[in-house]
Amino acid sequence: MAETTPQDAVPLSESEIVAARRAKLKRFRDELGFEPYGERVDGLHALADARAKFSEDAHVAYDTAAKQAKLSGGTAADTRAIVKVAGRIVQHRDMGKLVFLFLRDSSGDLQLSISKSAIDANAFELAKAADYGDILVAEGPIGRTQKGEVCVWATSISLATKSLAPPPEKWHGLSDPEQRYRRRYVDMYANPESAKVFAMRSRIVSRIRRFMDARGFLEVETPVLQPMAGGAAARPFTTHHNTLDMPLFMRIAPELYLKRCLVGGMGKVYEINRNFRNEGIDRSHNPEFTAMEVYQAFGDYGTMMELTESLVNNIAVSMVAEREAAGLRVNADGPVLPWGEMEINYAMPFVRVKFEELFRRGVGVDMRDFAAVRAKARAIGMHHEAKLDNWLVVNKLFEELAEPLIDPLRPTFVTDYPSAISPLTRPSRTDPEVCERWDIFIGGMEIGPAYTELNDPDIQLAKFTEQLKGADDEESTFRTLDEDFIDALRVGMPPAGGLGIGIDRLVMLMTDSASIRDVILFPLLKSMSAAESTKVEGTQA
RNA sequence: GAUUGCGUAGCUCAGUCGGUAGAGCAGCGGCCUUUUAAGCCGUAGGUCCUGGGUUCAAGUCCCAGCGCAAUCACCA
Repeated sequence: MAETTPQDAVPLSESEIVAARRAKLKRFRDELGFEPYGERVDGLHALADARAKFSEDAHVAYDTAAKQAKLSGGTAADTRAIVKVAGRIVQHRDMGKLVFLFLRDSSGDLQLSISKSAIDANAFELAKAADYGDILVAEGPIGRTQKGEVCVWATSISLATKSLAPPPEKWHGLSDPEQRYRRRYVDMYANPESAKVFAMRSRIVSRIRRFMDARGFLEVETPVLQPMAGGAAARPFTTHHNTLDMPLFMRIAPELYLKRCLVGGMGKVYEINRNFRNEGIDRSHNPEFTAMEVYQAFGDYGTMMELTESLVNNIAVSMVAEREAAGLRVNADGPVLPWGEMEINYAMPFVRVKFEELFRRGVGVDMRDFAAVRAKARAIGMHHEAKLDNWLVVNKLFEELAEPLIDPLRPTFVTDYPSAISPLTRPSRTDPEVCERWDIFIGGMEIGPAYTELNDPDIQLAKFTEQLKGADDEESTFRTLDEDFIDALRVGMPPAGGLGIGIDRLVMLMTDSASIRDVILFPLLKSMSAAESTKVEGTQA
């Protein structure tokens, strides 16, 4: 136990519900002989597996035999499968000498039927008194009830864990989003669809790894604690190492380390990386988020485009298969997944459109005709247009008038951004005003960019230096020149393609989740503890 | 950061014109060997987010704050 905490300082006034549960815990232990916090159990069947062992023939044969046995006084032959299961109680109905309850595990729900005549007296008392939320272990034949519900007819039960906390409502579950995020452990058992999203996320990440591994990429792990937070333009979290007495930053991107791997000779690397950005929070931004960065020596942004298209298509196809296996409606037209009101079609090839072309369609003028561009900007009433650089006006117009033209229902690569708004990207050899970069948009969200990476150390140094000049005082505290990275480039990095994909956002799309908080197990919320400890102090004073 | 909405029993939610707090589930007690969201009967349960204000009277109106959500902005 920890030393005195604010919570210990004042006795917690437990609700009547908790008091009743504690009383039951004591009764189970002292009167009925069931240890409320049990031990290892071997040979368990998942509830879905147990259900699958149900045989109507065996059930009918036993039922008939049991009726005859009752008349003749003999014993009924029983060929029903015996299963051992465990799960959390999510429904409980006490019918007197017969108790029905539903157990839930990660595979689903299964009814447990406990007949007073089939089990010892203490176990029957346990079944009657068990609470919503308790975890039970039960053994018995798998059969069904008169109403047709497949169930385990328990011949023995024991308590695995007594739950003391008041449970959520058994039909509506936990629906307040704040409670679902703060008490995810309750959300996950009370709302099975929530738990399903996280299981799907796990399978998606596995599939991404298999895909990358099959293509010969090495998964590597690079520093999260960095002396300089580089590789992206974002505010980092700061921390400190005591023994080294050294300021450190949580990484905002693994890019500069992964490129060092290329210098070292790893030709194809990726990292599924947690990044930390000290910025705003909304439906598609969490302060810590997972991305995958990929670098391939001797590739370019086109290589990354093919890879991304195959990967996203592959995941989408597997999700369609999952939906089909789960009995959900699937679209015969191909890999189509619902996302909110949308139906997104992940069929290859994805849409490819050049920035310049989309600009012309959306804005109606040539992006290189700055007079026309500025006239258009004034025409739509853009603020401070005169103060902005030509290319910044282009960028603003693009965001306002061209991006909305991207079909949210089709994954779309927007390619060849203007060099002026992508300072760290390699200009195209044939047309230096644009650069070898694309962004992929799906469902109106930006999922990630890719680049033909810059590997000329002199140009890289010049661009870094230029970027530092633009930094204000606050920025300069975390924007420092990574000289070691420049040294690495001087050693020589092969030409390469690089890619970053937002895994959380991809999972949102694949699982039909509206908010990034629905695909992050424990999203960051404002702490309640500050307010509570203030309250405690106030009470004591 | 701005705007809007929400915050009432453990959970899900009502609460009229400002008149002093309601339901269902969960809980507790009783009955019952076939329930399926909730078997039947009974019973108990409240910091109405917090703090001020207006009023004879505030869950309700006003102000400030806290938390959550949505939209926008910012950031990518």
